[in-house]
Amino acid sequence: MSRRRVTLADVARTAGVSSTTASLVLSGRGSELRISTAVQDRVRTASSELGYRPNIVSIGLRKGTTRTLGLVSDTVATGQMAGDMIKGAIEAARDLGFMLFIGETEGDPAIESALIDAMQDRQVDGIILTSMFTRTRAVPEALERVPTVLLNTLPAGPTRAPAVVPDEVAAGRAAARLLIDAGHREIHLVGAGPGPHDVPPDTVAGVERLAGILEVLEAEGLTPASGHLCDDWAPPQGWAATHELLRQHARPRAIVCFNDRLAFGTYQALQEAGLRIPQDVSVVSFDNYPMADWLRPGVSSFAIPHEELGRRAVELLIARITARAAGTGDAEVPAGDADRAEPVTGDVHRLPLPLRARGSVAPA
Amino acid sequence: MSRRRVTLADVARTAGVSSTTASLVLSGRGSELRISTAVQDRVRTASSELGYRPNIVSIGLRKGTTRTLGLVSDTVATGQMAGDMIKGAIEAARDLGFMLFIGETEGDPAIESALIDAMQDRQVDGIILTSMFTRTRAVPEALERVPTVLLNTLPAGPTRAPAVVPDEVAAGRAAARLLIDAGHREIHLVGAGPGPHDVPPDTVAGVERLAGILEVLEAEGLTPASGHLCDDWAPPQGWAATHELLRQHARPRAIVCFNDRLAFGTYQALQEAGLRIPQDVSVVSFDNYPMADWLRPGVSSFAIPHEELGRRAVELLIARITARAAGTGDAEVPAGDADRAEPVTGDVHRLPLPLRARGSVAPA
DNA sequence: GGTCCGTGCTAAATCGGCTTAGCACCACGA
DNA sequence: TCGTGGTGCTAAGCCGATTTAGCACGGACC
Repeated sequence: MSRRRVTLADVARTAGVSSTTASLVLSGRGSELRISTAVQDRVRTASSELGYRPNIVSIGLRKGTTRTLGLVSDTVATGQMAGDMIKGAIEAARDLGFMLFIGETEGDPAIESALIDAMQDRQVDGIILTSMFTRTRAVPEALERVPTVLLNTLPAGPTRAPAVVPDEVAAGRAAARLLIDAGHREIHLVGAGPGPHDVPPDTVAGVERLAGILEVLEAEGLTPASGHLCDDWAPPQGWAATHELLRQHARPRAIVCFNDRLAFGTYQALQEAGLRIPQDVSVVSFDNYPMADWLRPGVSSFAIPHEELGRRAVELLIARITARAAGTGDAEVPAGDADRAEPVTGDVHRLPLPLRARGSVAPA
Repeated sequence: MSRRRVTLADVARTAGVSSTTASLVLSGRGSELRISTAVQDRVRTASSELGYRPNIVSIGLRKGTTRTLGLVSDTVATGQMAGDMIKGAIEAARDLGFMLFIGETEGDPAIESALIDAMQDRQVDGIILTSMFTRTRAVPEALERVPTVLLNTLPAGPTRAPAVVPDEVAAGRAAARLLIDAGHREIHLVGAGPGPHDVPPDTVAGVERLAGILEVLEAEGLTPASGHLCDDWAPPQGWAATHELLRQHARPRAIVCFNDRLAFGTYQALQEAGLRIPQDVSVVSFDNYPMADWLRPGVSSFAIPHEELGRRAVELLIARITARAAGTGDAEVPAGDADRAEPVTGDVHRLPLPLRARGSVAPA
């Protein structure tokens, strides 16, 4: 058993033809170029008998394409989100015959730039720039020359890269609508509000969820019964905010928590106060962390479609790559000065957050 | 601004030398091969002025090495584990100048084999085979010819690949020891036990944690006060098992939960029964999920060192790769028949699970 | 004057596939 | 007999680096 890989030359030799012929046959251009069926069969037989697989590195050198994508993330370890988003990306890539490099920058621009270089050195066909919490950022110069897609990230300036993000405004609207449709008119907010600017810094999710909620309330002629800005959206803050809420309003009837971890704290505080969910208080939340299912009763939560986000980003990216390869892509800067920077702002794809209804909401 | 990458030939032309010379200088063999310092300076200046970066694809073709590793996982989305383990792997790879392909098989052998092929096609220098929960499995034939490391996985048969796994037996011992040292003699188990074979199928963690616990109890002349095998280690099962436990023993004093999700259920059941932690009952657990910190009081939990596991696997793999490249590696099958399958079982590296002490354990 | 040697650099092959240009052969018509 | 054109296949260059083999030059020595 040979240690060496089987090369095209081996196949050609076995089939008794030149490697040119073997290449043509195996790339499906045999008939087009009038290679006889007898020879085509010989080549294909030899190829499968030897277990030939083309060396993608070689193709990469010749054609400049490697069927490989790079995913640059700020951090990989933030909760479930990361895993699911990356899972979606990996699956989509695999389905389309691509492999995925994953890199993380820890938020350090120097690492980011080194990472992008390292990926370019390996001739990736495109790059996904992602963040583990939705945010706005500038797209590095180096990426304007490569097919790029932003994932869970909005561009700070003009760029040709499209973005894929969760539709948080719609989710905010839906959350408010859910409680209002259940007959609630007095709605408390835990995590942000009551004013439209009362949000933790740099959280797109905070701004947009709040905007959606306020929009619906306003349409009903309402304002939040109370709002409690939390600097961090974790259980202790949820507990403290709810505790404070209960001090001001002894009997709240409906609470929107800005994420499930806050809701966890809210549950603890409500339980300690002897209030039952949902009989006394309805609670709705966002993110749909696994935890949402573990609480009793489970929290009705709007699920960030992580996997779908990752998948969409890869599909978009590969579509751009193939379009570019076909010459119809946006890479074809209209004849003339190739330097005429013409950064059309890329599309923004917003994916819905479906409601995972559990038992935490009851009619007023 | 040119669209094309800067190549070695560009550097050579700018410096007025041959590309051979440029290559020698930049690879640090200039002095060794008596290139004058003047020329060396010219080359280096040209290189940095042009922003030259070697094309790794080309190097891959020529040398067969790509400074790239592949990580093949059964699934990426299982909880926090995946993220942290992959994070550790990615960081270690980056620190050592490697990039990482990530692929997931969903447990399908066909996908697994396709994935390994796809990585080999891209000339990866080595492969990490990993599972998101510790388990035992056979190593695919195809991997015996590539530097391979098993991560969170034990080999079912003989193989030359080393394995990196958490030291669950030691953690089991430590958990039992923790309670005994606090004065407890009556210890209940939630998740597995009381007999050494009462574990969910295919869980290495279950078998080993239990073995460690029983070993220490036995040394003290004890057996578990009770044991409750759960088919799935999730909160509802933890709740049910604890409920059952309370039916049999009204006032348990110490419980070992086999993971934090079970502990979550145990907390709920104990609270419902009006028992306080740790005043009435001490609880200790494993995994150190983020949740362990959110419960009140936090659960003292033995942390699986995910990040460290991932990091170690990469470091081991790269060490093997460089050893092999240097000719001192195990790849050098002793002269003679290269086929003499000589599968020395690789080393098993067991990493400790440090205790994250919180407030859930009190003296008896 | 010719040979030998050390110095300092380069030509050319190589890795494995794709791709352009073109060759050898045969049949047919003038 | 000689083109002419179609058929079926191949030689050779290329991608961008590494690496082997060796060239040109000048000085020392016999």
